[in-house]
Amino acid sequence: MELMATIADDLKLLGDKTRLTMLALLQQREWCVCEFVEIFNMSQPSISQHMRKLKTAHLVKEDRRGQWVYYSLNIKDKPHIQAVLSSLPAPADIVRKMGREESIVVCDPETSSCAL
Amino acid sequence: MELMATIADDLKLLGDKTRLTMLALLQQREWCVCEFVEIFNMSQPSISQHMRKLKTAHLVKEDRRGQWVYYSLNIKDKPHIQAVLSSLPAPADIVRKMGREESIVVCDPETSSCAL
DNA sequence: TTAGTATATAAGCATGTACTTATATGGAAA
DNA sequence: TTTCCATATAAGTACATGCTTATATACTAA
Repeated sequence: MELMATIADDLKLLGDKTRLTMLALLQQREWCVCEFVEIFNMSQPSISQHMRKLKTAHLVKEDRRGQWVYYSLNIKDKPHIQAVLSSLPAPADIVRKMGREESIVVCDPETSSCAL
Repeated sequence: MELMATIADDLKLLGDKTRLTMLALLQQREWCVCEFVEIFNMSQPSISQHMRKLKTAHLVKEDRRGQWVYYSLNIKDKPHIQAVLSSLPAPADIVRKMGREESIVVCDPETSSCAL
């Protein structure tokens, strides 16, 4: 039953508060690394390493646009992950409770800056 | 958002092949430790330690009857766990693939033996 | 090219995990 | 009681995890 092992490995990735929240937020829209750094109030390498794990497990897709890398969900073929994410609070509610009333991070191609 | 942390901690427990399978099997019926020892082909302390984690997280209840301890699911108030378990293969299919065609472990109060 | 920004990777460290073996506890039978 | 069986706990160990700091890479703009 290596299927159970595969599912367990996926769930292990969701067994971290940061990654679980990331996936929850990605249900709403794509996010770039600099936004996650801001909203999670964590170091950039830490965020980057979490995203690498999610990407390696094929739970997210990455899309580089200019100097920014945007991540989006990639769980169409993973009902167990969908099941978990569906049972979580709505992304907007999570964002609301994460310190900022709303995400006001801007990755602006005009000014080429990622700032509040 | 400590709710997310709580859910993540629950999911962390499901992020282990053995515990995930245990919970999947417990959907079908209650199981005693000696049955798990047989079907998982693992040491008794290892099984016992997994059950303690599940019990500490209130994901299972224990019921001692004679010298045996039976465990059953306790996730009525945990929709995220229910969501995961619902997405898994049926318990009978899991058992079928675990080496024995069916569980023929017997915890027999008459002979007071737990054997095949 | 050079400088600046965004992201990724590497290495180190503290902590957590899942097993092992050995031993303790709890209950049933003699 | 003593013995046996089922289960729990303790201690040790190998490995995994999540962070940190430092550095490398990728891209943009001047």
